[in-house]
Amino acid sequence: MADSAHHPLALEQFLPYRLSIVSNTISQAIAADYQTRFDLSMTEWRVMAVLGRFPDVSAREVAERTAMDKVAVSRALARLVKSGRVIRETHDEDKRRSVLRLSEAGWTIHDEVAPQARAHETEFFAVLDAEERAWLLRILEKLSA
Amino acid sequence: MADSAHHPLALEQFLPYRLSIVSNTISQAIAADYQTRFDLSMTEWRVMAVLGRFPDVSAREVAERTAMDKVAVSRALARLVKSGRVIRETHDEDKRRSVLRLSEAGWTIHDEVAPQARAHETEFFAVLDAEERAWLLRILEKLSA
DNA sequence: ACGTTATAGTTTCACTTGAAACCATTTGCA
DNA sequence: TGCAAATGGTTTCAAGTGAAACTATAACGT
Repeated sequence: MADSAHHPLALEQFLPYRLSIVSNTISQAIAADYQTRFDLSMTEWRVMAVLGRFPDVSAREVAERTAMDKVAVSRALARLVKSGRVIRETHDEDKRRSVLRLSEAGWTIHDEVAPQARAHETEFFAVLDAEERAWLLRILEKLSA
Repeated sequence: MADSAHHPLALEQFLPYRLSIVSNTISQAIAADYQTRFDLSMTEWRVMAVLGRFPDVSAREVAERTAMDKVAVSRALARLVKSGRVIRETHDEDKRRSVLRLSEAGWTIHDEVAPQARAHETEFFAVLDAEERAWLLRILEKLSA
């Protein structure tokens, strides 16, 4: 069969693929920091970030806000509670639900990691000018819908 | 400790996070297709796409072009060779290297999946107008550097 | 030529992950 | 009330993953 009969996919120009490369590269670079410094996985950090912003939510709500599945959240929480970074209580009116918030130790880590994450964000997107950043925001907005 | 002392990260506005959500959503939607129809993992498909475009390369070059690590490539290739979708020979002048290409069966699958992948790409990015797509390309280009 | 170093690729091991099954509690409704 | 369905969360199981060790071959420097 002649090659000319085929239409190979130009992976290197394929948008979903390029998006995933860029995204993974950036995420991993950021994660590398707190993974080694705080023995904190990316999923754990995401959970902590949500709890920093929305204290006293349930595990389900954490899952929703992180776009992670509930199994991942359950495991991240188990580790975070065990290491004393998150406090888990039971909801007064619904004993199935947990009520989650950062402990003092959790806040300490949060307050070190959050500015670093923001600094990384700034650094990565510094190659873009203001106009490009604005477009990127707008584009991500549309793609998420 | 008063909450006002902290500066929680607004995950939902954090660019690396939003990028990863969009990227994963798109990749998984595309993968869902060929996973069930052809029992083909995303890594396997990526390897096949590279071999469609660059026949007779080595495993190392596949790894480079897919941005996957060599272990993942090795395993994907093992499965693809076993299922008769990829032909593996040994390089004439360097017996360490393999020389890889799609078999007839491999091409058949390739020629079904590739247009579907392109269709998905078109569909996803249809929410963007031409100007936005141009910006996105340019932005990804810069972020990859 | 010969030993060191580098490279291609595979295997092993410990860890992560998601789907499905599961348990406990609550809700909806006959 | 009482029982089926829904919900919050955890556990189990099978598969996927990367780092490091390993095998085989080639390249390099003396």
